[in-house]
Amino acid sequence: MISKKMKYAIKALVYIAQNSKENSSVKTNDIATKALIPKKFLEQILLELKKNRIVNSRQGSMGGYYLMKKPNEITLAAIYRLCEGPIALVSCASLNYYEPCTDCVDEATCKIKFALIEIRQKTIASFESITIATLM
Amino acid sequence: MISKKMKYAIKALVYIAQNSKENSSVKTNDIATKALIPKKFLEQILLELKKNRIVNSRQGSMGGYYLMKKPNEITLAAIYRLCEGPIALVSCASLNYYEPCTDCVDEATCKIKFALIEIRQKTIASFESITIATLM
DNA sequence: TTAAATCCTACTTATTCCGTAGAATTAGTA
DNA sequence: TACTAATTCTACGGAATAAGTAGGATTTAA
Repeated sequence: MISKKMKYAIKALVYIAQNSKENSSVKTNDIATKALIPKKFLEQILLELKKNRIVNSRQGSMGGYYLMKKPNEITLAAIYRLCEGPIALVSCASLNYYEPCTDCVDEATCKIKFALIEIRQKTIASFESITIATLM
Repeated sequence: MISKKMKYAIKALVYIAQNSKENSSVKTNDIATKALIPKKFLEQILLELKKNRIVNSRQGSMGGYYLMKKPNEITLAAIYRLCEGPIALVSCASLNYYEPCTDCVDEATCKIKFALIEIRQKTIASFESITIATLM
C-alpha cells in the first residue's frame, strides 16, 4: 500500500494538470479544498515535487504551482521513487539504490535476489505505463 | 520494500523446504543460525506462518517445523499478504481488503482507482509466478 | 504597503518495525 | 518419574516512520 503522501501527490498532480490553462498556475488552497487534501501537508508535498523538478511554482499573490513536464511524461514510477523510495522489494535487488543485505548468506548464488530482480523489472514496467495523463 | 519479517519468512521457508527429509522437521535454532535470522523474531514469524497453515510444527525435543504445502504451492503472493497486507496500492483497489478512500471525491469516476486495479492485477500475476520452489 | 501566495523548520502524536525476555507447554528419553 | 529440548504465548521496549500541525519568513502583484 502506498502512503497518503503519495496518494495526495498523485491527486494534486492530476488536479494541476486538469486545471492549468496556458501560463496559469494552480493555488495550493484550490487543490486542497477541491481534491480533499490537508493543506499544510499538501504544501510540503508540493515543495518536494518542486525539488524534484516535477512541478514549479510562482510565489506572490498571483502565484501557485504548474507542471514542469507534460502529463504523459510524469510516470507513476517517478512519483513512487520520490514518495516511497526504491521500487525493488529488497535493497540488494535495486538498481538505483543498491545495498547488500546484512543477513545474506551468499549473494552470488542467492535465488531470492534474482527472483526479486525479475519482479522489480515487471513492476517498473507497469509503473511506467501509468502517467498523470492516464489519470486525468 | 518488504519488511525484514517477510524476508525472514521467505528465507525460513526456503531453508525448511531444502532441509526436510521425509517426515522430518526443522528446528528454529537451525534455521536461525544457518539462515542468519534473529531466533526470537523467527519464532514469532513461524508461529504466524503456522496460524496461516503454511507450515505446521511438532513440539518436544524431536520437534520443529515442516511445510504444510508443496514448495511450488507456496506463492510470494500468499507470503506478501500475510506479512505486508493487501497487494493493492490503495485499499479501494483491493479485492480481499476493500475499503473506500476517506478522501475520495467521486469513487465511481475515479481514474486513479481503475489504474491501480490494473497495477494490482499485474502485481498479483508476478507475485504468483514466484514460489518457494523457484527459490530453492 | 499590503494582501496573498509559497517557503522553511520544527514539533506532535500515533503507529509500525524489529527485535528481546521470560515463562508455559509439550514430548521424547533415561 | 524426572530431565531436557523443543515449540508456544504474552508482554515489553526502543527506534523509526507516517501523517499531519504550527508558526513564521519570504516573495511578489497590485
